[in-house]
Amino acid sequence: MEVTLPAIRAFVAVAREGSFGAAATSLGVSQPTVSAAVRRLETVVGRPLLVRDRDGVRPTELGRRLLAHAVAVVSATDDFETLLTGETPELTVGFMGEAAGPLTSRLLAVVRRACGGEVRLRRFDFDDPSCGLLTGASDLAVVWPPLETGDALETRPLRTDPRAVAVPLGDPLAGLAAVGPADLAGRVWVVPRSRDEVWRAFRRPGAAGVTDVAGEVGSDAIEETLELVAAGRGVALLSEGTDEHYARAGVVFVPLSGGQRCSTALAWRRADTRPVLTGVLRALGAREWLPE
Amino acid sequence: MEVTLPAIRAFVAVAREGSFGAAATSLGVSQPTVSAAVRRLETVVGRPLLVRDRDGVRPTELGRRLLAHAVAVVSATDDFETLLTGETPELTVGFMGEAAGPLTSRLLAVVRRACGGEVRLRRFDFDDPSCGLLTGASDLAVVWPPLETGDALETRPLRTDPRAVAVPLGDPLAGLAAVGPADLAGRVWVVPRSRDEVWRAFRRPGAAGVTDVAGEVGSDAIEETLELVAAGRGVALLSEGTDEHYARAGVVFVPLSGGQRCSTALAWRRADTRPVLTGVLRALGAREWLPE
DNA sequence: CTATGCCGATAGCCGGAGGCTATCGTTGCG
DNA sequence: CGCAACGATAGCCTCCGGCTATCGGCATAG
Repeated sequence: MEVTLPAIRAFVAVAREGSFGAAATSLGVSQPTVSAAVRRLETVVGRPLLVRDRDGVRPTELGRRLLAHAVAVVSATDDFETLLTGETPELTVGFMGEAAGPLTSRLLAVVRRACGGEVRLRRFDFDDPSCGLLTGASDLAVVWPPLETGDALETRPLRTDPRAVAVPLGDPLAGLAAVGPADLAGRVWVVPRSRDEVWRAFRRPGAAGVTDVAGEVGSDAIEETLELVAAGRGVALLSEGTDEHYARAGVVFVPLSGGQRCSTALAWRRADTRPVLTGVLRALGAREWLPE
Repeated sequence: MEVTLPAIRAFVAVAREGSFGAAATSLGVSQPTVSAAVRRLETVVGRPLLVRDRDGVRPTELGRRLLAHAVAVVSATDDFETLLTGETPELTVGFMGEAAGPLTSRLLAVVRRACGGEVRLRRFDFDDPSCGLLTGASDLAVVWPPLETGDALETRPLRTDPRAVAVPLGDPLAGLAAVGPADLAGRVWVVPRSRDEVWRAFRRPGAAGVTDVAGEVGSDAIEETLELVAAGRGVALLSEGTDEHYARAGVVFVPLSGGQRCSTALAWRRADTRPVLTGVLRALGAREWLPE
């Protein structure tokens, strides 16, 4: 039994679409093919990766841990094939993190319809807050403001979530309904290594700022952050929306008091005036595609 | 015709080993299997990726461009499979760049023999000068000193190469036998984005320092650096050894006068005292395996 | 000049991955 | 109760990716 590329693709697609059928459509193959691919993968592991129950399919704890790496494989392969065949995708969409979830899949559906040509998906970690927009690695991205990019990029808000603090299971804070600066004093924090505007603002005195920080641990990706939190290495400043897609046993999200919210936004290069992009942006302007 | 994982693996192995037979051995498959895999890949592209001539196999211009991405695919897949099967590799060896060449393959052979268990290869870009040693992503690495890591890492020199400047074909400097600071005044430089100790030293007045710099362009990887140089976006400070494995049409390497050399070194965590590592280091102590 | 060996390509074979269509079992809902 | 949705199963075909055996080109040794 072998771990093959189509099987990994199928796994990622199912996790993203939340359905075997939808995954099959998005991959351009039949539904039984997707079922078989995922089953093969699960046979290799010996444990289930996806839970099929009423109301869709969700990854298991193990599946969620594997997902980020699976996306990396698919992304690297797509890159390779693009160079190999010389076909440049019409549009590349960048996402922070693994980009699994309803927002991603809905947005992609709209983009694919509006674009016509091939649309590529690319994952980015904390090391590039612009999700490849500045380097040209992507043309359109779902980013987490604020971005310190001057006026090179244009953004349009998509959604906002309450801020939350991720703490390990069993932490004294884990049971609270909400936490404030006083509760967070003397903590070690897991901090995005290369993206600390939000963090710096958080440490500023006043408002919800927490100044009593015992230490910082760097992290390059969401998954790593949650691993570190679960391991008790520190707590992290995230959003409640993160919990939806990255929920992980051993990590509890506690809302931050004070009503602070953090946003997710669409971004693109102001200088990019290609009809492809403007067309897609127009299609995305109608907000019906947004989940909820 | 499909781009499959084993085909990419075969391509990478042949490029690294410089021979179909050796690649087959290192992959644990037969030689015809490797031949067929590479041929399939070349059929997809429509152009040759590897040149077979007397004295070994070398990638073509196109092959070299694809190699870095192919390595990324293999690396991501290995990561994924490691998590999937739960088998942790005995030892992970980190390399800066694509790590194709005799040094890599010889070193790996010695490590594999001395280690016994599974040995993983992992590529790193400029964003991590320690090649994953500090984060635990690797246990042993081929790095480019100097490293600003305090005394966390121990290093052992492997080889030194003359420094050279990469300039685009057709540049006035391209024909010279050697260049000095005076020749390099007023240039735009392509600089590793996150690894500029060497660069800063280079800009210091005196010695071979060049102070008259017109601008800087950031780069995250060797391949990107050479792309930028070939495109005329700037010139880059590299080593003559780089030319051996990354030779690229459109880029000429001109030696730097003054006899400056840059070194390649083996590095590991000082705190890592596992028998696996010490055994491998002892095996690598006998220098017979070094190329040339 | 021939013999020998090295190395990659070719031929012919087989098992399994991965695709399809058709159909069944469950489950939720009108 | 019947229908629709969705995933699993069954049966079939193609081609990838592995093997062994062998051929062809090109060194180098005798």
